[in-house]
Amino acid sequence: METIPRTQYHHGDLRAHLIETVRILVEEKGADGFSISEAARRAGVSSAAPYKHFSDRGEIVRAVALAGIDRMRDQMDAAAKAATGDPLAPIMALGLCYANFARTEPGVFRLMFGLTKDHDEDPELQAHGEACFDVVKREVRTFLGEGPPDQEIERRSYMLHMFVHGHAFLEIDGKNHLDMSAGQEALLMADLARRIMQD
Amino acid sequence: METIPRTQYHHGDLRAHLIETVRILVEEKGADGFSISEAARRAGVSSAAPYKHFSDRGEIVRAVALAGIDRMRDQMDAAAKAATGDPLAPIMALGLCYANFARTEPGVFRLMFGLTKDHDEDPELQAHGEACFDVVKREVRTFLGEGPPDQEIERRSYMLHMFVHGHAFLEIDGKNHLDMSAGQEALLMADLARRIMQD
DNA sequence: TGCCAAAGTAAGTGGCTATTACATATGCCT
DNA sequence: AGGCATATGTAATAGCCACTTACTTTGGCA
Repeated sequence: METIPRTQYHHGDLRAHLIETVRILVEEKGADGFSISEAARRAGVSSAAPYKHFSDRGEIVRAVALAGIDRMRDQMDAAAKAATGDPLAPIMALGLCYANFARTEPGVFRLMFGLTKDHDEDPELQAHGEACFDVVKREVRTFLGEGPPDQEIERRSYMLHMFVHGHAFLEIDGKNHLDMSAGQEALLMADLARRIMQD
Repeated sequence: METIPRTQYHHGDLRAHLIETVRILVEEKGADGFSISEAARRAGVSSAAPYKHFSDRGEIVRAVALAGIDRMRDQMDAAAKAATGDPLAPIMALGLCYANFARTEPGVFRLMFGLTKDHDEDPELQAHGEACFDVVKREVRTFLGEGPPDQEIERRSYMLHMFVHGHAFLEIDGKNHLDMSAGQEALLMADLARRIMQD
């Protein structure tokens, strides 16, 4: 990431560059151990420059989290659509996708959930998170058919979210007591998806 | 919390007092928005005093997290032992206890899981966390009887942990899409406990 | 071409973590 | 009881960070 001082006075697209640099820093130093100053340094601009594009540190963090949510949603959407064979396959694929995202980008994953204070009151984060959940509901609806009411779809989707969300966090916190291989994880997911979707 | 300057030169038990003050600050200002300086100020000591009892900020945070883990373990143990009637009652009680702890002390709950970098490499945190999980395993063993091997107990216990841990975090992050009452939460817990423990 | 808004800089404020050198109290040993 | 080692406090300070202010450079457009 360009630590070299740039030749132009204007950066070009500092805003996007900062978001990407902070994303990398978050993974390198942990969700709490990075600084905007360092991101500016890496981008080759002064420590005041970021504040031309963001009102404060929190707004940068939010932007990184938001980009993460969108990235995860795209991956979930693709994974669900690519899954074939078993009718439960798309739902299992969603769970594995969720856990893999957490393992691949643990720093951003933490940012997406609750690291920033009052993050749950931000309507934009809320809306993009909802778009992720919509993918889950879509697949649950496909699996259960047109019979059950929306309320039941919500309920099953939330059950799926509960366990996969817990699993993702326990994984990146090193608290998965079953230290399992990818194959064993897939089996566990399949077992749980079946238990939740049946009846 | 004693903002009043004290009369004695020595505080008495600054170490314990700091842990308690930081606990309160964490709940007031969020898991990221507090400072050791402010805790020292509230305890009525200089900003250097904490470093006579803790090597660095991280060690204070760890102590707060550790105390939180122990507190939750005690609550879980008591809740499981108090639950009667349905054989699933102790397991449900554990789940509700977990979620209630997260709602009551969201700041400490976040500290207990992953807010501090490298927290998963600390053997003391790991051991005390394991003691919590032992309570779960004990109740799962009681429910399933002596038949199943330890591995199966671990597996069921982890399944329970997955979903209750996810639920706790989604709750405090305002992402429970089913905004439900305590009664509905209990019903959901019962449903999931049954799905996970059956067969 | 000239001017304005956008996007950068340098310097400074105040808060935080942590260290150092020094002050004071406590307990223990004789 | 006296005296010293140690534990526990303070003041002062360094270095980093978030953020602000006043100033400078640049690019686009009337």
